[in-house]
Amino acid sequence: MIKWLEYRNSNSKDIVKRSEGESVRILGWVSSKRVHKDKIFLSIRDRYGYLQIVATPEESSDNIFNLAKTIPVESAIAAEGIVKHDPRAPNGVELRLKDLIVISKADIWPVTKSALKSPELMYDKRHLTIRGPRSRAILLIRSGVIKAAMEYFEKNDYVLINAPTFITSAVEGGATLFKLKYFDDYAYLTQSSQFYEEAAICVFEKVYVIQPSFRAEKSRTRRHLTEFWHIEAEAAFADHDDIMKVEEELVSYMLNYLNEHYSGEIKTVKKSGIKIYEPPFPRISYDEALEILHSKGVEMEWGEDFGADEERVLSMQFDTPFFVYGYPASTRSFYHMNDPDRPEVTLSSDLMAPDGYGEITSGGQRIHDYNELYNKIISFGLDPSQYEWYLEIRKYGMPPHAGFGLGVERFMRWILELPHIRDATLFPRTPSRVYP
RNA sequence: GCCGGGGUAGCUCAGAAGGUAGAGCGCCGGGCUGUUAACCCGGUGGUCGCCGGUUCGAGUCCGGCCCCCGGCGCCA
Repeated sequence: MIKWLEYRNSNSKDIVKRSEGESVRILGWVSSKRVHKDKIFLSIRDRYGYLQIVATPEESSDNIFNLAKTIPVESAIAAEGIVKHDPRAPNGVELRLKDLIVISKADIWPVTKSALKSPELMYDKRHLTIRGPRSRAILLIRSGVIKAAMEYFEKNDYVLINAPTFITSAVEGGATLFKLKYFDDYAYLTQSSQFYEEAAICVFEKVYVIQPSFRAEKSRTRRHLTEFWHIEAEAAFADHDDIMKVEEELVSYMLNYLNEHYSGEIKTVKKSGIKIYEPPFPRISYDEALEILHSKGVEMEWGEDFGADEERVLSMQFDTPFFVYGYPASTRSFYHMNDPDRPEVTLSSDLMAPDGYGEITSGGQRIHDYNELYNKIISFGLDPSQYEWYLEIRKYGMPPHAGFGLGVERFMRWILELPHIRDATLFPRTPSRVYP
């Protein structure tokens, strides 16, 4: 057995710094191939990117030249060659092939030029199509999104916690939970870690989670997944204004982080790059939003929630992300705290992306008083016994607190202007897809 | 759940008026100036989503069903 990691002494990134004529060994996959009579171009992909290998009859033996000619794309290979700096090569540098070893030969690659136009095929073969340059770039950026969020929270003394996936009661209230067998009983998949965060803030003050949430909504749109990654945070002693500041700082921090560390990948996905927004973001009240809509001829009564059309009209008024706050209590879940100065509205807000990309975050101040929460559960027609532990936290020193949730894939779809939210995930889950 | 669009070669699609199907890409063979999802020539390739009906004859007309895509509702 050959120790491949010891065989390798360079890669697609390192080779740029190597001097002309040096002999190096690399590992990777043949991402594409162009065969001429006396010249073969192989594009090799490794962890760091792409590298061109050129084979000619003069520099390679007949066996190696023929191997390069016939090797199927996406075969895993080891190659040795001479470094040549050449402006005609994609990165200004290439490898003149001396030796080629097929570590694992590939079958005929099923992803053809026209297959790229077939979303269904692309996602049926997602285990293969993720190797494409665009998917590769998006998924690298995704790892940057998670890293940026963690870095922001760690710098601000938040504690990372992990919440359960199996739960027994709904955060939002009902029909959108996935139900599954749990031994002799039933359990559900979580749709938010918020309640668990609220328990945890009484020991850590500030907590965050980054994990999947599940929604059993048959939403046939380009901004819904049944399984999405949720960045959620909760802070004790914080009020609604405090948490909006956290949200805009986080979003801005992530944008700057990505711009700094992932500019190459971003360019692959979106030539113009991402836009950077600095806090504070504009804030408009629900009432002001309603006025704007009325002035644009949208018919809507106070107390109704905004639909997709309304959100679109609103977002046209801004070229930055913006908050809409002060939603009527009837439009928000039971745990939202009502404004003491104006009980018909809640201390809550949504952060909307510009250009019609929709809600990016949703948050607000939670009810910390036991009786207030109990009465609101009743008034929403819900059963307090379903929320026993959640209520009980309020009996043991629950301070005012606030929190929010951000959808990772929605955030990515917005900043990268992806045509569909599934493009932001490795293996998307939608109402019609749980495979592969 | 509601509304709209669509299922024809491995893939993307064309096929108004019923007469057992075409192109491009892929694949195979050959050619080829440093190619970037290379290009050129030739070849290969289809129970026209499924079931039933009308008809001498159905991809094309009628009925039922299944699946996919998008929008809405709901939300991140």
